[in-house]
Amino acid sequence: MSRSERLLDLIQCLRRHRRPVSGHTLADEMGVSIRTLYRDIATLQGQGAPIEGEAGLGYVLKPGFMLPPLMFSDEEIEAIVLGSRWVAKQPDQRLSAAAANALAKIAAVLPDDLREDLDASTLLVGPPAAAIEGIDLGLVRQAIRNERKLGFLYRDAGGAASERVVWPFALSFFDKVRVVVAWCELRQDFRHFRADRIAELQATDTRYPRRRQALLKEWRATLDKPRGS
Amino acid sequence: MSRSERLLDLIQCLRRHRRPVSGHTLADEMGVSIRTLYRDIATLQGQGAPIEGEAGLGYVLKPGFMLPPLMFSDEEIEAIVLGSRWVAKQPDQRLSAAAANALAKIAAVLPDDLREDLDASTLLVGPPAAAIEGIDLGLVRQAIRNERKLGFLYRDAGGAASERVVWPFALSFFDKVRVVVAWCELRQDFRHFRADRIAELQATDTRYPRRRQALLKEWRATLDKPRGS
DNA sequence: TTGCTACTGCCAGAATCTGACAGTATCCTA
DNA sequence: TAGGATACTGTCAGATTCTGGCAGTAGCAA
Repeated sequence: MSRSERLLDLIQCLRRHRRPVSGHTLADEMGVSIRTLYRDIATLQGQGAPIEGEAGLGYVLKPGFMLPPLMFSDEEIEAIVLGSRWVAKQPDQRLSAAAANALAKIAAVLPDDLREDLDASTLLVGPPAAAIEGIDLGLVRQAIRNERKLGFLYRDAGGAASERVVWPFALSFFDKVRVVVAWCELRQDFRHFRADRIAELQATDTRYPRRRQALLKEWRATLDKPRGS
Repeated sequence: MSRSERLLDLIQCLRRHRRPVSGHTLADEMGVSIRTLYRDIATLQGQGAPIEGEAGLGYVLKPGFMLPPLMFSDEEIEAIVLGSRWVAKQPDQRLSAAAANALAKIAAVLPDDLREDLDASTLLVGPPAAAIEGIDLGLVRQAIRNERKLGFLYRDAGGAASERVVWPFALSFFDKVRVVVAWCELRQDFRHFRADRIAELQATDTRYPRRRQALLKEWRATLDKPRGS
C-alpha cells in the first residue's frame, strides 16, 4: 500500500474511534511502526486535517471528512458551485456559512484561471429565501444529528398553538419555507412542522428511543398514503 | 517536491495548454525525465484523470478539475450535499445529471458509515421546480461558456413576441424561473430573459465581440440603477 | 513518584522512485 | 510510400525517500 493511500486509511481509522486512541493502537491497525505513525500524523496535520494529540490520552479527530484526490468534469464543478451558492443564501446561518467555507476551500486549491471563472461565475442564484425563521435551524440540525428530542410551541395554520415534544429526523428545504420532519409525541404520528411557525425552541439532551434512519425509512413508506395534519 | 505534489502540478500544466502537448515538453516543464513523465501520466489515468495521449500529437486533458485531498467539516459536507441535491432537482437536465454524478463520486470515496448517513441524509429538498422551460438550458450554458451569440423568439409579459440576438453571460436561478442575463442587440442594453418565455432557441458559432467577464462586471455595476425592460 | 502518552532527532536498511537506454507501435506529413 | 514525431513498455542501476528501532524530552493522570 502506498503512503498516500495509508494516510487516507488513517483518517478513516481515526473516524471509527470516537474516543481518544493511542498512537500505538493506530500503528498496529495500520500495520506500521509507531515512529512512522507519528510522521503520518504530522503529514496529515500539515494538510489541514484537524487531528489533535494529547500526551497521556491519545489522538482524536474533530468531526470532518478528508476527500482523496477527485476528478470532476466542468459541469460537475458548476453544479457543486451553484448548489453551494444556493445553500449560502438559505436563512440557516450556520449552514450558509459552511457552504461559503466549502466554496472558499475549493477555490483555494484551483489554479488561478479557474478561480477567476469561479469568482465571476456565470451561474447565479436569486435573492435569499424571503421567509426568515425566528428559530435557529442550526439547533434543529444538531438535534437531528444527535437523535435528541426537541420541545417547542407550534402554531398551526389556524393560529392555534400547542406545545410539542418531537423526535426530529429530517429537515426539508422548500422554495419558501423550511420544514422539520419529526415524530410527534403529542399526536403519536409523523408530522411536518413549518419552521416559521415554531417558537420557543428548546434543545434537550434526551436521546429519542429510536434510530433516526429507521424513522426516516418508515416516514418515507407513509408518503404515498395521505394523512391529516 | 514530492511525487503527489508533482502529479497535481502536472494536471495544472496540462490545463494551461489547450492544444496537444508532447510528453517531452511536459517533462521539461516538470523538470523530470521523459520516462518518469510517462509513469506519472499512467498514475493519473489510474486515478481517473481524463488524459488522452495520441501518437504523433501529444497529450490533451479533457476539461475537468482534479481536486487535491481536501478536508471538510461535517457541516461543509452537509452544505455541499444539500446544494447538489437542489441542483439535481432543477429542470436543467445536463446540470441536474452532473450534480447527481458529483454526489455519486463523493459518496464513492466516503467510508461506509458516512455513505449511509449521506444516502439516508436528513437534509431534503422539496419537489422539483415546477416551471419547465421549453428550451434546453444546457445550450444556454454552453453559449455562455464559449461566449457565443444566441438567437431566439421572446414573448414579453404582455404576450408580444420579438426576435432577439443576444450575448448571454449569466444564468440566474430563482425560486420558480430561470433567467438568462445577456446583452440584447435589439435593445442595445442589458436584458433579463425568463427562460420560460424563450422559444425557438438557436445556438450559433458566432463569438460575441466582448469578454464575458467584462460584461458581467458592467452588468453588476448597473444593478443599482433601475431600468426599463 | 510511576506509568502512559505525545513528540523529536538520528541512523542504517528497505522500499520506492528516477533516469537512461533499447525497442515497438501508431499517427501525420511530405 | 517513406520518414519523422510521438506514445508507450521493459529493464536495470543509482538516487531518493520511506521505514523501523533506539534514545531522549515533555506533559498528563492516578
